Amino acid sequence: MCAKSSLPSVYDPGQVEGKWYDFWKSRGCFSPGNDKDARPFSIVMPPPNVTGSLHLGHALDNTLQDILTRWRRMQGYNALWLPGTDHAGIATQARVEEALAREGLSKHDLGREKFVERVWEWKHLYGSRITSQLSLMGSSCDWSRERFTMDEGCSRAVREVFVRLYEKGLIYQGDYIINWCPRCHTAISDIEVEHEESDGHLWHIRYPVAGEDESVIVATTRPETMLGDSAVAVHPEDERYRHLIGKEVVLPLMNRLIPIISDSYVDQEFGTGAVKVTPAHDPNDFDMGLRHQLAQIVIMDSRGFLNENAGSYQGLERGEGRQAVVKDLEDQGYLVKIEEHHHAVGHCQRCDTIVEPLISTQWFVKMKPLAEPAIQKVLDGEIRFTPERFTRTYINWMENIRDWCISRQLWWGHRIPVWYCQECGEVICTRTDPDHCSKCQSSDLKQDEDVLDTWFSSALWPFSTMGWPDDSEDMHRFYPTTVLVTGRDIIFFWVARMIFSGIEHTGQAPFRDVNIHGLILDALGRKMSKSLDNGIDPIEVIQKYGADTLRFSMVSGVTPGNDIRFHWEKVENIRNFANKIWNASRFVMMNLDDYESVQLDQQKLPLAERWILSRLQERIGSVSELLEKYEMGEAARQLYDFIWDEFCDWYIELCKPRLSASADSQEKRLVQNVLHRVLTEILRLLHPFMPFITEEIYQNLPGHSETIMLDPWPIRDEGLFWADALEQMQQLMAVIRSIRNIRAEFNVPPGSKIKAYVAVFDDATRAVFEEYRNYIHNTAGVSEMVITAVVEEKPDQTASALSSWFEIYIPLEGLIDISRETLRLEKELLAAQADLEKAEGKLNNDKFLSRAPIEVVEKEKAKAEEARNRKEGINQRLTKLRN
RNA sequence: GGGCGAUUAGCUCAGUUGGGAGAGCACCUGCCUUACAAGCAGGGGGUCGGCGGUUCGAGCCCGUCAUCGCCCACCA
Repeated sequence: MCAKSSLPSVYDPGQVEGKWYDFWKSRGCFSPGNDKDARPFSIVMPPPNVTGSLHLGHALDNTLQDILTRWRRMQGYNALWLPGTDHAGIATQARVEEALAREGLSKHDLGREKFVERVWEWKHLYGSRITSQLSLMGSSCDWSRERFTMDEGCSRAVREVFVRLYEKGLIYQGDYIINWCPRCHTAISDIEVEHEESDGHLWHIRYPVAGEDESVIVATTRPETMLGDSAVAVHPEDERYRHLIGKEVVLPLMNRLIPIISDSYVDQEFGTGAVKVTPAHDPNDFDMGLRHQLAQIVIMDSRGFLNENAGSYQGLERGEGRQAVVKDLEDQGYLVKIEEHHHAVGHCQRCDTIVEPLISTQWFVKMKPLAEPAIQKVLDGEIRFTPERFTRTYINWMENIRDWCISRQLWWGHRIPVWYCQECGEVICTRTDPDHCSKCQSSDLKQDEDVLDTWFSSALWPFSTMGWPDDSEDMHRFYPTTVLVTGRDIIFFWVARMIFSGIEHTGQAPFRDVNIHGLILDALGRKMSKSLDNGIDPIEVIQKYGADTLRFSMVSGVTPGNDIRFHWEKVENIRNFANKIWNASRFVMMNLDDYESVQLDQQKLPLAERWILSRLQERIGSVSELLEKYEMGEAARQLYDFIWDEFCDWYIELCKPRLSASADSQEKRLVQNVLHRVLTEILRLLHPFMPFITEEIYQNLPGHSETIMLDPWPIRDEGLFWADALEQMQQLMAVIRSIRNIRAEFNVPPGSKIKAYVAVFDDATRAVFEEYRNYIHNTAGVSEMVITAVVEEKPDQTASALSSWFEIYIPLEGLIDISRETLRLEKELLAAQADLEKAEGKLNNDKFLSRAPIEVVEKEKAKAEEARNRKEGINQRLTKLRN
């Protein structure tokens, strides 16, 4: 069917990738099948930021998911990979605000409604970028089920969940200390604060005790907060201060009287042992304030400027305020000293602004009741983390979890479904928008201004996308999902929250397995980030090298859960691998002109064929097992080695002479069939990793089906496995390598054929060598070979190679250099001697003989025997040379 | 202050039930051998971070130390 020699010798992914993606999509290959008996397999894609663009981390994440999905689909599962995007509240709002700023506008100029409309426009404009990028990567996700966290269905799920939790008392509103980002202008949750170590100062400030000559010196890292102090605290057992407890100090600059209290929270060792207490601006002080009924004095506004409670400092930005406070303290003699101090400062995850702890009215989710079952399910093994070590990460975090601040002072997001009656103050939380107060019937209702944390909706993703809270068909078919694949950076943000949400609202863990992968780092091992500008666009990699190459480079040889450095050199290596496959396939196709299919398992196959088929069975087994264990990196590496080393470098080379015009026609047919069979199976095994090139080649092979994508995944066939073929081939390969080595060592010109004497001591092995002597002729450049049982004649001017079961002599008249050959043999003698000593050392150890397994002892005996024979042979040879 | 990961060839990294130290790149030698020079054949190079322990046997298991990285943490 094909004279394929016209195919170009360099694979060009740009020519084929788009074609096949459209082909699959138009045929509905990405949607799960409807086979009633087939098992379900489902993954929900971690939704990328809808207005963002994909980075290499997404490339890794999606490649892993696609590998699993394509593999299970080929195995006959009803496989669903559900794609979608996230509205990404803070990030998206910030970008639209930036765009507005370039027009000289702020969101307030537009007003809430117009602004949100504007964000939707932005979403429609950029939302398709993600899907096109995913398509370019070859992602076989079901676009007909694509979802968005703010679409109607997901929003309904959010509403339902909020109301349920509210009704159960698991959502509450209250004034607590939270993390405030003055730039994003919103509260953020604890995990959205990133602590960065930095060099700061410890200011020691003297607070005069009222009516006494004494002073108390406090130490602080944030002197400006003293304006809101409502006490000074010391440890109850601290002898230095015991007499002052109950007295008051005069707060410098503010001239307020504040009490000296005792609290065992205070560490006597740190600083001066006396701590200023600012309940409104420090979490610890907040707690202490509650214990001692202290005033909560908020001194800062939402933009981080000092407010009316800061007295004369009102209007200063917090940094300026600090300078002013320090200067005045110094001028007025209250500043005792300034120490260098290294400590961690909280920064906003989104914008890196220093976070301000302050008291604010916010909504929270009560975590303890949700966390307990979420821990238990994991402990019970109903959810399994791979790699296993992430279980502990998860459990530790869950056990120490604090209530989740879910309200955000943003406009883009799910609005909190709570209304306040302006008449009677009733708080109303319902599934449908209320039009009157349930208590006083007033229609003067006002909805809460805040929106929910983006992660609140992401937490519901595995079931909100499946139609929940309806009793939908997809919920029945695909929930709980099979596996969640994601980076270890969002275990807390997302994985943990999906787990407790799934359990709470559906009664089931949302997935069976959690497969955690590492992060993609740059070549220097740094995290890719915008500020470093070291990010690499996966599309750039695709344009230069193709999607298959990108995918395979992301996963091959990667250890589960560990970070991966990105190197263009590796990408090039994989590109070469793709080209290798391409050319090997070209070779196969060029030799299938007169291809006729035969039943392989009913043939007497030559050794090379039995060998490659056996190796193929082993690979089918191991790759399948590795995928079961989510070890995609090792699976990819094994395929690489098998295809390049064994299929290309050995098997195809052994095929060549047997495909020529002069070859035996029956053997040729068998070779053609095995080539076709092995290549087809290789393509199937490789398809989940490299979908495009495998389809392109497959479609050019005789006897192909509609698409390789829906072909069955190979299963190990014992009828095509011969253990003895593996051993026999290994022996032939060893001899071939030895002869090649001698040729290279003595610079035998590549074109010149040589004569070889091969003594094979074992009768059965010798028979194999006789039968397949042409393998040696063809691959080692041997024109004449004498195979014997013992070494008979030992011609002069020969090079030799020796082992326990064979000896090779190669006459090299004129090429041989006695001194050089002597040197070479002496080196080998040393190696033989070392091997012998090592083996004998073990065998002389009684404990080894008595305690090691019998097969290990036997193996060691064989090694000793082998080394002894080899040594003896080399010695004889050397003696002869020296005479 | 806790926890986790890493430490293997010049570089980047594999090595999963403890019994042979490996790959890619780089390097050296020879080859445009009719699938592929993005290739082929051959070669050099590592006391598997240090020390101790378990074991007949440790890159792999245990302890400890060192260096690097990451995560968590309310000592002002």
